[in-house]
Amino acid sequence: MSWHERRGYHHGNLREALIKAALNLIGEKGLGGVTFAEAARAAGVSPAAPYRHFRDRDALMAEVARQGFERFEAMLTAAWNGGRPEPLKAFENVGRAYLAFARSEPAYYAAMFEAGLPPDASAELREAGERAYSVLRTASDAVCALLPKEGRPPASMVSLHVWSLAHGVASLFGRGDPGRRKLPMTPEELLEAGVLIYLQGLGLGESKR
Amino acid sequence: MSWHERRGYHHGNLREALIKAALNLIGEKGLGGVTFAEAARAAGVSPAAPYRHFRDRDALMAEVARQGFERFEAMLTAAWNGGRPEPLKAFENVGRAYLAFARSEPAYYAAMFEAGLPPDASAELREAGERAYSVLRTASDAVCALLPKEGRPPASMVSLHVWSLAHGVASLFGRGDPGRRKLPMTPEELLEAGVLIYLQGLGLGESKR
DNA sequence: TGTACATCAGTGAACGCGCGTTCACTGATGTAC
DNA sequence: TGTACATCAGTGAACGCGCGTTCACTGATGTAC
Repeated sequence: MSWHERRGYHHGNLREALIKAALNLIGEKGLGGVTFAEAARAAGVSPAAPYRHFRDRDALMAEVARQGFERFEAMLTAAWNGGRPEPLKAFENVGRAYLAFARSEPAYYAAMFEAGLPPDASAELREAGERAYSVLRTASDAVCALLPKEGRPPASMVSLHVWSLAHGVASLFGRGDPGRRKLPMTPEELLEAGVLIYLQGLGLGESKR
Repeated sequence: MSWHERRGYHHGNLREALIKAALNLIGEKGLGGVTFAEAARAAGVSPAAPYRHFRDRDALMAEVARQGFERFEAMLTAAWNGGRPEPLKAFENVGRAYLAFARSEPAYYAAMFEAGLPPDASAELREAGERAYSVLRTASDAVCALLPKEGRPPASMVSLHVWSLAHGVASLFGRGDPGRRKLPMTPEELLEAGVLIYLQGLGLGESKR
């Protein structure tokens, strides 16, 4: 709580402090536990103070989600790494990064995908989501380019398939929730195997069978 | 509102009425909008009445989710239809039924998968979820049995892949939410294409390529 | 068939609580000159 | 370098509201005999 230390009348960085407080609250009490009043309390500030920075609770959540998408995009971009060392390998790395994000940042993930925010709650939110998706789209383009031109599936569809699979695995099994369904393997292995089978279905088998 | 008509001191079927009220509230205001007091109001009953039937809000939601899983199981079972006329065809029907449920019963779907209920909130809930999953599992067993014995993937994994893909598509694109991401195709087509590619990756291509 | 009684489902009034929101305010910061 | 002033971020007190929960109660139902 170094963002709480000694301060005078002005907080100095209340906006960021509220976002952090919201993330902690999501972690502790779930999405429904995020309240303007409690975020203010966590930041050590009066209940009226947040209004200087956010119109209402939803605006705060939208900002949390936007930041989440930015971090998400950064992780996916790093994993893709321009398609190196090799598109297929890099593609799988993107999948792993997707799960790693859901696992290591469950609060962000919840705000991004489960808060029920209209995606156009703010233009910034929509654009951040779009940029994150575009990483997946770029990767799919590169992978599709490996396929023979005839019968090549649209890369947009491939990217949506992988996104759906990754999101499904993450939602159903990917968070640390105890009491979640037991798996005979890790979510990472499950997703990786799924992507491999899918890519083989596209004709990109590593001729392993 | 025929479940509201004329009644005397006793409601007669308050338990079911509260469940219906909860479903309506989910539809109107989202999961967070479900409140004991408001469900009572919708059922035309005093705020203390629900306590005769449910310990608290979570118990009510768990019962909604349980009923949802039962309907879900029934739909999936009907779609599978014992693997007729042919396992692969029936398997695809199960996928379509999954999406159809998410689309036609979004309130149930939300209670089942997004309410953040611990799956063992009640034994009945857990078991209902298990039974629904087992339909998918049965279908996957049958499909895997079509594969040559060597290198055959475990059916448990296949069922989890399909479940994840279906859940991902349903969560991201499958509900009627306006403002949801635009798709170049319907969710049903997206899922069907994904399952087909996946099955081809398993070696079950209909030799179409 | 009737009567007494136990059981049960719903009442309504009350309470404490936390949240959202507004308001005139005040302390701090920065800037013009 | 100093001073006056505008701007801005946070205060704290107040309010109305709806929710959860408890309580002694009462009207209806069913059952024993």
